[in-house]
Amino acid sequence: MAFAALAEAPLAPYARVKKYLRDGLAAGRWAPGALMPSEAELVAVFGVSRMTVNRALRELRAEGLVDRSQGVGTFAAQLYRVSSTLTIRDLHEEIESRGHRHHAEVHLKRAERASRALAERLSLAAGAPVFHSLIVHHDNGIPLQCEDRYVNPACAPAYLSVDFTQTTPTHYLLEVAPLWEAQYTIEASAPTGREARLLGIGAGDPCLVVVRRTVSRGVPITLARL
Amino acid sequence: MAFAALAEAPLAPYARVKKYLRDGLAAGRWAPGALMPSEAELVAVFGVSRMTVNRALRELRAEGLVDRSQGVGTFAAQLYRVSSTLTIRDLHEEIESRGHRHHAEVHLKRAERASRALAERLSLAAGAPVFHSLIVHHDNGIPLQCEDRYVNPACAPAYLSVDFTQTTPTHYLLEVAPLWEAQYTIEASAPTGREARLLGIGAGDPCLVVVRRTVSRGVPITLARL
DNA sequence: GAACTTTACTTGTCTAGACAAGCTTAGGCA
DNA sequence: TGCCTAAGCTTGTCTAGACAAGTAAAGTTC
Repeated sequence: MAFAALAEAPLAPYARVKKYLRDGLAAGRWAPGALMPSEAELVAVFGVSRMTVNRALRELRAEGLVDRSQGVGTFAAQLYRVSSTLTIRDLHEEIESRGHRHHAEVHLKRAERASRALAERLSLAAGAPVFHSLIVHHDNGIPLQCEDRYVNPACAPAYLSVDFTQTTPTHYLLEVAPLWEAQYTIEASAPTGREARLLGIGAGDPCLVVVRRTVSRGVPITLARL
Repeated sequence: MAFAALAEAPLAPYARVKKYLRDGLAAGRWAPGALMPSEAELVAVFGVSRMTVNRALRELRAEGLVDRSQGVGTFAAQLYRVSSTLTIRDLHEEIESRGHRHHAEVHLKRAERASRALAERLSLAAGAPVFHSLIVHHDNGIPLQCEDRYVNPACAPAYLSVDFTQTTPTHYLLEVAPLWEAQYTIEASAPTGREARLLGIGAGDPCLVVVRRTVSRGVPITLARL
């Protein structure tokens, strides 16, 4: 019986509607950008109330599978955006969990005035003070990661007084301000001269750069190049 | 007037409830793991119907801010999980958009039998056939990225017949199967000997490795080391 | 033909009530 | 004491109807 229950859960009505639409999208029933059935049509087809259909569509929109617009209709999304789940792992824990030894070198820890480009990305006024830290993380003595981070002072006033050889910025910031959202851009490119020197590699050597923009309560907190 | 409208949108009731709870979480009103107000209590406080409160809580759960369990209650989440938005960018478009020239070298393109570890990650039987490709991407002639990819044949039967000097695997797979979900693990480590040779770097040079596991319709598709 | 108005259709949201199902606890019974 | 039951809480879901607001197309007037 437990087996039968597992094999065929009765699936709630809103879930049935979602599944129908999701499967249809997967099967190419609606090309990207194409008009999909209206709520009223789905109500008629499935014999459920509009709230139920609305919930299914609302969740599909939250998942990025459909676009909706009031007065117009529901459209199949351009499926090039992917919502992914990413677990933030603290580099310190990461390295220790592999049985290696981690230590950090702090190369820079000070307040600066934000350039225009930086201020814009942090939603600050140009010239406003920002905290800037540059830390190199070592794994068993080998330089592994260069962490170039700008922090919004409003969110972490005591940032400059933290000893980053003992605590990683990620760990500290997680304590001070719960992370609400993070945007990642991953690209391969050459390191800057300084970064190359700190990591002990050639200036022309390719390297992956992860730019992380962290937003908490609608306020951008950090901009980090890893 | 347009200014006033922008400055103070009247905020729908469900959004007011969400904001109250979100702000409370941000302010530490409920410690992680603590019991939060029940739907009935929020109904009384806000003077709205239960469906409205329920929607607010359901969305907060979807955002990972609260945990709910039937019969027990709603609890403030442990905020170490972060749901992030990540835009998948095709490397080809990425490079071209910078005005550089992209070309790819195909070093491997064949069917193999899956090892036990690989089969497990792709939800296949050990020894089942998988497609394996190894492609080096160049930016203006400089080797930039080594793409070591395993693909589930059930999802892309024609994978081996695609000319990857013309189309990137990412682009092809986006056409064949819309991506539903992707899991990333980013870590810095040393490249394998072969990878070092292909990228023209030293074997000991540190490098960022992105392992991407792509799942479409519940079926794992690819495992890529970038 | 051009500009305006009406109408129909769409999504966005809320309500009041209902039933189901899961968990905890107090009470009763052996 | 130990076990069972039932009450009372919680969340999960659905319904039928309602009003608001945005869009587009059809119709009307100049």
